[in-house]
Amino acid sequence: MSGHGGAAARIAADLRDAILHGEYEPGDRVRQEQLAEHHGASRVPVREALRMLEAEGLVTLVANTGAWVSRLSQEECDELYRMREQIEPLLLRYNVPLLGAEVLDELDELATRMASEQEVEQFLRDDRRFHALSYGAARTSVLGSTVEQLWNRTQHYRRAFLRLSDPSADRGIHLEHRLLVESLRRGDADEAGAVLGIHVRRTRLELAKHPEVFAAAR
Amino acid sequence: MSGHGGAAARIAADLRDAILHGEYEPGDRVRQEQLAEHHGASRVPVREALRMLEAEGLVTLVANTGAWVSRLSQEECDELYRMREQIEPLLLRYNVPLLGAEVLDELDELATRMASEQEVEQFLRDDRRFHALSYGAARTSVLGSTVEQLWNRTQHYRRAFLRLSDPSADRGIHLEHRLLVESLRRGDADEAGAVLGIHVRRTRLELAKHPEVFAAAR
DNA sequence: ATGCCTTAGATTGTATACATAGAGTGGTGG
DNA sequence: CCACCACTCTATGTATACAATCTAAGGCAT
Repeated sequence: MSGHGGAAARIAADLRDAILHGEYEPGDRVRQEQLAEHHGASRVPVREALRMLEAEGLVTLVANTGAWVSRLSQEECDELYRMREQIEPLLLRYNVPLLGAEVLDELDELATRMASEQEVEQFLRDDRRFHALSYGAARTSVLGSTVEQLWNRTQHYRRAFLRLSDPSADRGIHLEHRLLVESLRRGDADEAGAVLGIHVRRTRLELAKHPEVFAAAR
Repeated sequence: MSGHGGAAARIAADLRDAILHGEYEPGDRVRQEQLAEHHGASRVPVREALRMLEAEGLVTLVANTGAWVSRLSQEECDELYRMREQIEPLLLRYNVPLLGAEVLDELDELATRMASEQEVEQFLRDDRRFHALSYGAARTSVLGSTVEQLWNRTQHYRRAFLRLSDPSADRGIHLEHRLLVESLRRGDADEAGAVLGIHVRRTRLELAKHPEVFAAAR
């Protein structure tokens, strides 16, 4: 059965999306046979998909025992945010000269919409699109994929944090988004990088105020 | 056949070491059956190992076609070094308070030995051990494993660069190592981080002077 | 001679079958 | 009542067999 070439990649992509969309939670067990059946495939490509997601940090495999959706301690999440703080301004600088008028306009739109967004899921999508857009379409670079992985690994905890309160409540976030777009419009890479660094840093500190997000359930 | 649980992990570790030791070069093809036979296993765990190394950036897989040892363009290598420049000082800061007298002494030893080392392979080992040691034994942190992957992906090009000239020729490297150890001895995290950043940056610039290292052979 | 199509070989991709280690269960002795 | 052990069952790990795809060589027409 199965179409052409790449069941493993397809399963990995689906499982990755499912985890990022919150259909799984950290600590949830991932059973090979169940996944295989769900995709109409055997366990062989499922195992390959799990190895891929393991290397991305989304899944944790224990030999002869099983696979679980990765859980982060507060310290690990903090580390990931510190990495983002160092790396994302670097990526942004690469893309400042490449930003066109249409992209800048969409960034404006997204910033405006987020400022009054109530729904967590929509906010998550918009925020992610906002930053991804600012990093350009250059998905090929090793830097871009590293940043994407940092976002993926912390996605669940961002969602859990946002659920604690109204996403539009924190005015600082929206102010920073505005400042960022403005710097980008002027093509000021230094200032844009600085604002972004502050933005990520503040997010990290806000997250640190809510250790209950990292409480081990089940 | 095969012992207990973990042929895939063992094969991945072996292949990773082989690539890092230079037994393979970027662009070399990796055949599944050949690897399987070499390890007395079937192709199933081999494929899992390849997926793992693919996610680490050491191997490039093309569907229905094959696997090759990853090759970096000069631009990609430059990106990886810029990431190192941002991230490694961060990791170092984590470990400054944890450094004991024995470790500092070994760092001194390594710095001394490297300053007069002629052999490329020995220099590579010592340099890597020097920095890994300064980052402490904390292999568990997500930051530590990220840094390790950055080193792994650029290892081949470091070797190729060193082969162009006497490793002990560049006095700047050894001076920076000395300065680093001295800062660490004083427990001055800020200065140590700054020196390390400069160290990585200078290495990147030196590497940029030798584009022939990235010339696509075969 | 050159370019394209056909075909044979090799290599990858996946399903199935079997081997093996873990987790839980019931029973027994203390 | 609790700790411990044998056993069963479930899920994982791997080898084998088969299907699909890519590559390269050779023939044919232009």
